[in-house]
Amino acid sequence: MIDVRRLRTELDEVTAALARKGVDPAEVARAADLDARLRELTTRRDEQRARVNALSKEVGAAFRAGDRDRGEALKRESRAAGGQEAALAREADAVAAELRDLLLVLPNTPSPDAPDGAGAEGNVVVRTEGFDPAAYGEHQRVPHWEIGEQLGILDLERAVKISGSMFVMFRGLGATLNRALCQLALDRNADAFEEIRPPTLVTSDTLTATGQLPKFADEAYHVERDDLWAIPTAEVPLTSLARDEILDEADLPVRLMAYTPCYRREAGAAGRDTRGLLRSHEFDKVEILAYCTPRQGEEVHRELVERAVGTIDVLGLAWRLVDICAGDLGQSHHRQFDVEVYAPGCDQWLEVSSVSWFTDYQARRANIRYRPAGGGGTELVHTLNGSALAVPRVWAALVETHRQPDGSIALPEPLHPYLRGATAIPAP
RNA sequence: GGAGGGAUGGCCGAGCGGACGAUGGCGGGGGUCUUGAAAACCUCUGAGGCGCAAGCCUCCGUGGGUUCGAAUCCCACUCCCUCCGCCA
Repeated sequence: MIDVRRLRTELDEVTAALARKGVDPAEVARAADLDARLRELTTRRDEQRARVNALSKEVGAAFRAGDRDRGEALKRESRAAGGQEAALAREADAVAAELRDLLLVLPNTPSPDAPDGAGAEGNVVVRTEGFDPAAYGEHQRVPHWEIGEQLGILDLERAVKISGSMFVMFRGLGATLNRALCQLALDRNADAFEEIRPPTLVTSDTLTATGQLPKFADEAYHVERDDLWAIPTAEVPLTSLARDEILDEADLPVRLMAYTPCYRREAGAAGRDTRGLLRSHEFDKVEILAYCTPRQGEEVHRELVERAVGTIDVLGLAWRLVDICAGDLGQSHHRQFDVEVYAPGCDQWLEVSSVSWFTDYQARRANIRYRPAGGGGTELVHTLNGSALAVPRVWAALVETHRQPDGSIALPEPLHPYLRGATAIPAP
C-alpha cells in the first residue's frame, strides 16, 4: 500500500505519478476523499468514547461513595453516549473498509527514474552482452523442444499425460541440469545470502502481504479445502518471513535466498508461448531478496541486478538488461529491471529475472519495520527481490546456445561440479 | 484425530470487572561513583491514529457478545505446549 499520508500532503504529486502507471486520477481523488471522511468520523467517534470513559469512571466513583441515585443517573447518560459512539463507529468502519479495499488495489508510485511509457513497448534496453546474431551457427538454430526430444532430456508428452498441458518434465541429464542450475545459483550467492527452504503452500494473509491478493487471485493455485495457496515465487514466503516484526537497523540489509518450485495458473496466457519451456504452470527458481533501509534501497537494487546478471554471464549466454517503463511496472513495483536471455533456437529474448524495488509498499502491507540506530520511532523497511535464476528459460537458452554441430550439448564449466562428472550431454 | 493446558510490551512474567497501557525482572539508553572498567545506585525505555499544541483515542492471540465500564466474564475461531492415537 502507499502511505495514506501522502494523499494529504502531496496529493497532486501522487496523482501525477500514478497517472504514469495508467491510474485514473478520479480513483486517487476518491481515496483522498475517503481518508478525509474517515478522519472526521474517527475524531467524532473518539470524542464520544472519551465521554463514555469519563462517565464510566464517575459511575464507579459515585457507587463507591454510596450515592446510588447519582450513579444510576450517570449510567443512563453513559449508555446514551455509548449508543452515539456505536453509530459513529459503524459509519467509520464502513468508510475504513472502503478505503482499505481501494488502497489494496492502488499501485505503488513509479520511480522518477523509470522511463515513460504506457506498456512493454516503452521499456528501454540499457545493456546487452555477448550477443552477435551473425555468430550463431545453423546447429544452434534448433528450438530446445526439438533438442530435448532428440537427446531424451525433455519429455513434454508424458508431462501432459501426468498433469495436463503446460506442465513439463525433465529426464536424465536434463533433470540433472535443472538441479545443477539451482545449485549454481545458490552457491554463487551464498557469500551474502542466507539460504531458506520455506513452505510453498501459504495462507491468504501471506499472499496479500506481497500484493498478489486481492487483485491477482486468478493467477494463483488455491487449495480450497485448507484455504492455502501455492506460491507463485519464493518472494511470497520470504517477504512474509519478517511480517509483523521489528528489525534492528544494524542487521540491515537482511539478505535471503531460496530455491523453490513456483506455481502459476497463467490464466490469461492460454495460447501464448505454449511450445516447450517458455511458459509452464510449475517451474524451479532461485530467488534472492533483501530488506533494507530507504537509504540503502538503490544500492541494494544495483547489487541484486549484478548478481542476477552475473550468473547468466558465467553460463556463456547472451543477455540484456531492460529498464521497465512506468506503464509496464507491476502493481507493487517502484523500479524494475528485467534480465532477458537470448535463445538462438527459438530466436527470442526470454525474460529470466525481474529485479524489483518495492520501496515501502510491501513492507506496509506486511508490517515489516526497523528501529533506526539513532533512536526515534520505528520505520518501514524497503523490500527488493529478483530471480537469481529461473530454470526453464535458462535451460532452454543454454541447450540451444551450447548445441554443437554433432548435436551434443557442451555444458558450461561452472556447472561441472554439479553434474556427476558430465561435461556434455552426448548426441544420440 | 482425542484429552488437557496456554497466548499480556524487545524478552520473561504478574494481574482475573473500575485508579491498568498494564507490578516486577531481563535487555537497552542516559547519569552518579571510578584513573578506566565491572559492581552498586538513580533515571528513562511498547506500538499506532488524530491534533500546531495541550491532549484525546486504539491495541493484553483474532472476531463477536454481556456491562455504565472488559486484559479480567461469555461464545466462536486461530496458533502454541503436554499426553494419547496415526503416520513419512
